[in-house]
Amino acid sequence: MTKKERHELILKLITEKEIDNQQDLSNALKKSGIEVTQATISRDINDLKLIKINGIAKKYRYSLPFSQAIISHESAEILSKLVISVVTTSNFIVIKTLDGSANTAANIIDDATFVNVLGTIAGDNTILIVLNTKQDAEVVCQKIKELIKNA
Amino acid sequence: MTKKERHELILKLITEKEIDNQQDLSNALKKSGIEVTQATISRDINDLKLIKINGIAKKYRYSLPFSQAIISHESAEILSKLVISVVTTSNFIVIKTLDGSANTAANIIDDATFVNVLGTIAGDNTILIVLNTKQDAEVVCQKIKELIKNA
DNA sequence: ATTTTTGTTGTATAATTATTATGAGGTGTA
DNA sequence: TACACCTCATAATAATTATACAACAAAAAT
Repeated sequence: MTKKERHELILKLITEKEIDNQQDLSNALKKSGIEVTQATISRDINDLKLIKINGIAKKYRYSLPFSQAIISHESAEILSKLVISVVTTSNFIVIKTLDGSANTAANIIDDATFVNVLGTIAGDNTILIVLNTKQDAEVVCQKIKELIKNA
Repeated sequence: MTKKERHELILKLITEKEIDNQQDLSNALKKSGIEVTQATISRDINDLKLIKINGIAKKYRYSLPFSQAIISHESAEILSKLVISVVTTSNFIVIKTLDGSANTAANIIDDATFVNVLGTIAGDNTILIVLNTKQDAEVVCQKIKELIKNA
């Protein structure tokens, strides 16, 4: 196991789960077969420049600073082809996609790790994204539109 | 507002929500129109002999030092393994599950027949439960959490 | 083939931050 | 007055994170 691999796994873990302290992260790594101490995690966090942001269920969560949020050009391109419309209503975003593509699009959007997203549900040609507040919905909606526009 | 009333409200709040610190509790009380400082809460907690137990979404939560187990141990056990988080927003409950497990979890929850549930939609790793009111959502959310907790 | 340098880690613990408890003083009421 | 109860300020405690130091391994230099 190299440090690089560990770093990658850390990034994966913190985007998949709300992890709010280094011991939890150490435990999560352990489940993936990588065993290091909190001290090492502390250094990793520092290397990766991770920050703590507000979580949904938890008070905090580790995260990449938003500027580094990850979505590949390729993904954005696919997204732009699949998505027909993006609208908000109260604390929801409703996205219409090509028939049968809602899931693909939803996965791409999920991977973009918008931190305020409570949950995402994809049907056949519709995605419903649930957020905490109307404001969150508007912000995230805008971000999604930008992703598509810049693809 | 009497101290007794406040104590009762505190008990109500801590059973409905996962509250993990005194400031949060103070804030929650404020929303109900009762404004006291953390210092007072500290004394209330002491009066009520509340304890901190493990939460589901959060690391801790305040609780009465007893716990009433309610439903099918087997189902609850499965549920507890599948569910990652349970949160409410307006009149919805959003449940995150392990990938691919949303349907299984949704079925178990459906079987628990919460009377106020309007409908349940399961995606791949997210369940959306729609209820009549925000209050219903909070109550049912709490019940689901209890199911899991007591597993 | 040794020796030196460099980088990485764990242990132990220091530093920091978050949370809770409490002393002192004020207000209202019997 | 005596008492209950509160806030403010801050002390005490607990949780979390960072780091000094020693050990080790691998790469580089001699």
